[in-house]
Amino acid sequence: MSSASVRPPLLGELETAVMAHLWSDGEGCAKAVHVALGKRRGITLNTIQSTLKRLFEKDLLERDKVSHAHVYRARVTREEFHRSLLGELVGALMHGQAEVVVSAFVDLAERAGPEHLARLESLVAERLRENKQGRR
Amino acid sequence: MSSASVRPPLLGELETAVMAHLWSDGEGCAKAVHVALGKRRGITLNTIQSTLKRLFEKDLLERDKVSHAHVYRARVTREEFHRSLLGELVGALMHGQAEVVVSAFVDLAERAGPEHLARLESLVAERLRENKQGRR
DNA sequence: ACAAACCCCGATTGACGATCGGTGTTACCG
DNA sequence: CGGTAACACCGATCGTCAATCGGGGTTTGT
Repeated sequence: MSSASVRPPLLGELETAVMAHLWSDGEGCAKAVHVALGKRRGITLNTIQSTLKRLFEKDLLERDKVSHAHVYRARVTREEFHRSLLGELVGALMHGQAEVVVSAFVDLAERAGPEHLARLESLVAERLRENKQGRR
Repeated sequence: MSSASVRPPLLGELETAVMAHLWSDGEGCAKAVHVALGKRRGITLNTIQSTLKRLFEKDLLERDKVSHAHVYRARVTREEFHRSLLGELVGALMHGQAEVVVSAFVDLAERAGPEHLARLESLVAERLRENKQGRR
């Protein structure tokens, strides 16, 4: 039956930019982030602050109070985040026909470049090998 | 740098249910869909109509005017839709580190069941073989 | 021509993200 | 020790989008 609504915790445009910045620079306070990407966008420091706070409330960022300012830093790595996004979507899709999802992914990998297909193969081979060993 | 905001065209709860129903039953008018899942939810025929229309405007459904009613049917298969959702997300993620995405997927496949891992292997092998042939 | 069966438009409500303004707080400087 | 700059937080607005209806207009069939 069914197939629940697919709604991974996607981020908005600014939120995504902020995360990208923190993943690159490691950490920063509202002002630093604002200088880095708020200026160019012509948005207020306040906007950046709100965004940082929302991200913090979503547990994507953590922060320390240094003096009277908050210094934010990603709580999960970009890899982990991507992994969970993918996991969420794939999980929802798998409820239906896993086959399709798998083959679709192979398609994507190939289209993204043959090197990814090769990489995919070696990773799979590795897993299969590990499985065989683990089972004995 | 960057990585645009990830915003695949996800569907709402009711929209998802309607698509699921049409993918199963093939086609149906507003009333039919309403009987099938509007009743249980205690929502009006109108709500179903609006949803069908929105889905139609998103090009997920097509329709024919039969007598004075519209008969809707999916324009893309469930597989194609899932494929595009996955493609959208993976595409956005790949801009960063494709490696991570690939390995994350292998993880997911494995966790979803060893048969999927095996299936993945055979699909990849097939692609690689075709590539080799196509290149000569 | 009439009534039932439909459709479309417009309005509302409830998330959310983006953006600010205004108002508290806190840290320092002189 | 009082004042100011630098921040943080709260609340409000705006735009988008899904979900829901009500009401008015149109087509069909008898």
